[in-house]
Amino acid sequence: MKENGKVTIYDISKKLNVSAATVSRALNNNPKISSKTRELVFAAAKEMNYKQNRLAQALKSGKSKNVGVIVPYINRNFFSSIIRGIEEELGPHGYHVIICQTHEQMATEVEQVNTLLNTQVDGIFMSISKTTNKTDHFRKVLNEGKTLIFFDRKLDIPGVSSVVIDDFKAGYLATEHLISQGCKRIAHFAGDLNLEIYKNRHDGYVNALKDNGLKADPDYIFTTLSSVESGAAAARKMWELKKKPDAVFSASDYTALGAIQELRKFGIRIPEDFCISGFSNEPFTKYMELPISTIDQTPLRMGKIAAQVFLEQVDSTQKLTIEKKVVLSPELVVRNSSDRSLLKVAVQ
Amino acid sequence: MKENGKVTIYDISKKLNVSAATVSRALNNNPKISSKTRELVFAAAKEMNYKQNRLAQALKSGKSKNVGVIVPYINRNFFSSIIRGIEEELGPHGYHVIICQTHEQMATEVEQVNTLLNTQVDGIFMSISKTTNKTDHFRKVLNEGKTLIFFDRKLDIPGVSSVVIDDFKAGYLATEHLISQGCKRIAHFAGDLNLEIYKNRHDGYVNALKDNGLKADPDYIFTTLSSVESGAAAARKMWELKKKPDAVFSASDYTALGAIQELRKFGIRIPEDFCISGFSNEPFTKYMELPISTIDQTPLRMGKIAAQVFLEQVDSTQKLTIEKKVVLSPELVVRNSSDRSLLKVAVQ
DNA sequence: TTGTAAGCGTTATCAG
DNA sequence: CTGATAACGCTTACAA
Repeated sequence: MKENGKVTIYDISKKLNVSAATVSRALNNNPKISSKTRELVFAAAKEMNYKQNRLAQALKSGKSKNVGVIVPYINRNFFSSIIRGIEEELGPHGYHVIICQTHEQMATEVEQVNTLLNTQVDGIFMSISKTTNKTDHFRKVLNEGKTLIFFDRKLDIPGVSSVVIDDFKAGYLATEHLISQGCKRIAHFAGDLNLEIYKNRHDGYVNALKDNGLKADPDYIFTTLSSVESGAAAARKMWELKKKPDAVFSASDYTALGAIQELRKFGIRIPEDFCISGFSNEPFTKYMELPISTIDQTPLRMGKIAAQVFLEQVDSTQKLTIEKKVVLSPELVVRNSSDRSLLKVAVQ
Repeated sequence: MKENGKVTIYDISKKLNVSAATVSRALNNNPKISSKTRELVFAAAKEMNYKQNRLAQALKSGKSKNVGVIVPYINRNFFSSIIRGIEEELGPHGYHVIICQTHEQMATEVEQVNTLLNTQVDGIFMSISKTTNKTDHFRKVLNEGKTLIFFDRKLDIPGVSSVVIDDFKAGYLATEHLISQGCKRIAHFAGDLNLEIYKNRHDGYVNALKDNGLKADPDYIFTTLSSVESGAAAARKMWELKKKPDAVFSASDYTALGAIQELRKFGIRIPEDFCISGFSNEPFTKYMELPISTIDQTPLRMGKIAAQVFLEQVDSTQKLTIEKKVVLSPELVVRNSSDRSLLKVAVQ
């Protein structure tokens, strides 16, 4: 064994008195090679502890077998689950995943895209940051012939595939559920409405109200950041209204939690007096003493599907870009924070 | 601009009628180059939208500027925070992070190490899986001259640096805290004692008891997995004892949560009748209506320090391997699940 | 200060 | 079926 473990096909070729080309062919299971030579090569390779140098291979082939994933934050359950999905699906195909986070800054996002590109990734998966308002860096990815796939937070760019959930439906489902629990004055803690996902959740909410003969009151809509503090603040503002709501559909689990904590201080009973639903199925929602109803975005599935779309596109022999838009169905998870069915039984 | 964005130094050299070597030198700020040429090259590079091909560079230099991180699970807050710390520290130095998970399987771990090695990473950060009982794959990393760094879950291998927290101290601190709250019969929900970290937490617990004149009762030690269900089961078993404990130091936040849920069913008041402390400062512990006391392992810091150790070693001109063992201090986070100080005031 | 040429480890093309 | 050779894009002795 050589000192530093750098065994190359040349070392094997010397040992076997064949050419490096032959070794390469044998290793790659090229059909036009005698089975004797192949076996000889494999044996020698194993014995000498040969490992292919993926860097050289990548340089030669133009395919690095690396992909980049860019997300706002890596330590959000939603995003880390998506990454896990991508990794599980792509790993068996020999791909590695390089992870970057933008902290919601477009400048960082642009930089990450650039570094990933000169690292020669074969494709980029991304969820755009809140502040992204340009598309030059996305077009550059396409210009370099790399596959670009958006998940969850997307922009509509020709040639770019995307995997998202139906946020409209999610908002609709959650709101309809609150209505079914007897709530009449349903508020909404919205996210940044410039982001498509939050806009859609909002629209789903509004439509569910209308379809059920309820009026959407602008006073009932509060813009929030996705944090406990922001949720608490919104709850306080909400409670200053003359006509107080009897439910809230929150576009984030964190704001839902903040609201619950704040409303409890006011002596409000949940779900008796007030129902609430969050969004994202963050792990903590399940663990609370009052488990929080929420929307599951099935991030693992989202990641796996995004990876499948990538695999389809990256190997496509055709030159034309296929564009695939996948929309997943969200799943409503009903928990105690909005479930009055058990209560009714008790009352009867 | 060329079609596919593949602008090389040759394209620049042709345009400027200089050699590729000159372009390379200019781009790398090699001192022996005239400032005129340098500027010319930079201007042309920008104009032609040239981007260095890191693959070629890596092949030439033997440094890929990629590192691998191997963890049991990526979607545990503790691990994703460490990864974030590594990424934040290494990013500015031009490194990319490739993430792998083992799902606690040694076979997967070995495989991951091998693929990372032939991807030519410059170093590997890892937390070993529960089932790891061989060290061949670690030695291979060292044989290939790559830097290996353990964090949290380590093995003692000559030449390998590690960054861990003082789990003994953590166990000691938590137990001592429970004692300070007046608890006399303190149980322990242990993890797999074959893993150093859990062994140390256990030992810290035992020593704190002894140092405070309490006896460590073997009946009070329950082996658990890190899950809510396992914690609930342990709590049930614990409550079958004649002499019931009045506190538990749990080596996991999940088991602590399971115990709380179960004990509440028995009508136990926490912290009045029973105190409990978890481990890891998982996000949910803070959000509970009864916030759970826990140990913060400062994972972000752990990741950053691991990265710093890597940077020191990877650039070390000396051939000899430096071995650095960093032990961080854990931080006890006291919350309601074990804080009787407020109660006492109320009682007085 | 700049150019020439070799080489990093592979694979593809073209002969034989 | 196998071998020689060029090429992927970059860096770096060695020359000039």
